[in-house]
Amino acid sequence: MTEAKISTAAASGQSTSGQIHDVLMGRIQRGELVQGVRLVDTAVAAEFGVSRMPARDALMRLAHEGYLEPTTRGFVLPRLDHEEILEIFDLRRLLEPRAAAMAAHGLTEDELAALGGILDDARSAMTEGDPERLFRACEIFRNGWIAAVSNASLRKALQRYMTQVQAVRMMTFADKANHPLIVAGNARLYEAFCQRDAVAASDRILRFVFDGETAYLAAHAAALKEQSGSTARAG
Amino acid sequence: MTEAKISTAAASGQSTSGQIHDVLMGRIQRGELVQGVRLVDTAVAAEFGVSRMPARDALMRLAHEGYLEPTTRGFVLPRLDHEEILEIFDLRRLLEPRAAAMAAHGLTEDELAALGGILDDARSAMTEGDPERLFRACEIFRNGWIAAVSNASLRKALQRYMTQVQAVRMMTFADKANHPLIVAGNARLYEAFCQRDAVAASDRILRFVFDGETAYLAAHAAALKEQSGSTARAG
DNA sequence: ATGTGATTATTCGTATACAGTTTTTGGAAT
DNA sequence: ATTCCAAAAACTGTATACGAATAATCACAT
Repeated sequence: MTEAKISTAAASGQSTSGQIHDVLMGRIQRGELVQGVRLVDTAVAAEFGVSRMPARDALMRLAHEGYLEPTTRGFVLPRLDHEEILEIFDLRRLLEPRAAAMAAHGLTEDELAALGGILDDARSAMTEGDPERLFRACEIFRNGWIAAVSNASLRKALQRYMTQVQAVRMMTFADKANHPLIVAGNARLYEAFCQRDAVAASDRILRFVFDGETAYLAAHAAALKEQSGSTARAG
Repeated sequence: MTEAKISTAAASGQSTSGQIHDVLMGRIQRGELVQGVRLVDTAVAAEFGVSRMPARDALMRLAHEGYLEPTTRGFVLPRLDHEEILEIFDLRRLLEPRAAAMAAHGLTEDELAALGGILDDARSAMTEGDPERLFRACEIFRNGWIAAVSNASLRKALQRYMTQVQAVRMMTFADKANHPLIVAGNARLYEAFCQRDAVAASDRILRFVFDGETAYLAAHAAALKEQSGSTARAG
């Protein structure tokens, strides 16, 4: 059961620590790690059947990337600070319009077709009420068009905030009322891509980020209320 | 001579690897590392009088932060090709106007006074024909106002491109004709800060970045010509 | 003299070990 | 029963060591 050895999957040609890093990041991004769980290098090492060093390297790297937070007793999921999330919305409003414009120009026909397929998948996932699949589809869609941004530095900058984007998604996806808005926003963006309309793409992603912030703020307010309610019950 | 031990300076209360990281990043940002030098963990470890592990951690962290590039034989400065530098000018045009606007709002009177002093220093350095001091003053000026950007994520994003900014500066500062333009640009930005004029600050930094790009392109063209000339002489 | 192959050297990645530090736990006294 | 102190456990950071991979060098053959 332990000693899982990673060679089976995700053998992306990297070093062991790189593979552990990727596996852990996948778990984090899929929300498989509950808040408050402490990741300790020895435990991770034991799980993957390696020594402490690769596990430690992976954990520290994840911490530096912002996916984990180092404490005196293991690594934990970072408490996503409300202020920081708002800051990143600000950053995204600065960067993503330009990125979308470049994608509208740079996407190949094949990539466009692939994005269309993913969008269809997202739609059906929504109608079938499969939030998990919808979530994945949206992630793939976003990664897809960002990959077509010809400015590599801009691309990397955007990918750096993927974690936060993911964390926000995790919150806003909880409310099913947001699902149609998300799909519609992506669809409008996709339309602009298809028409090679850089201006429209730019405007629509900006609108999309604003809408995302609104949805996040609502989810945040709801979470606060919930929290205070449960605290009241507990006390 | 070797075995320098870092405890004297920069004992920022961090771990050894963290201190090595900071020292090396300082060297990189100040341009003290010449292009092509290979940083090897054993050598770094020897310099700081520690084992390979902290040195290796620091190097790998710098690499994944983008300050160094891992090769099969040590870490080297990422050679910024022409395209990438232009990409980063693009990014700076997206980010710095907003940042300057926030700085215009967030700078304290003391910080403003300090910036004014640095600007005076830059001016006198220019009149005295001291490029090194001018270079340093500009770096401090930039770091100064960026530190006042209240959006921490935006601040970190800007600091991430400091290396590239530094490299570009290194090229454009070589031509003394650029010095008055640089000082004038910073002075205009400073004026906007003093007047708490976020719009002016935003406009002026944008203009400044454009001018920087122009100067860089000129320097690049000159370097190309020079290179082909020397190649012709050599061959 | 030049190209090719083998040997050497360097460097990376991981394993194991040890010391320092902090948290937790157990016990005793009030 | 609670609080305080001490002992133990756990975790982190660093040191040392070893195997594997890759680049560099050198010898040899053409």
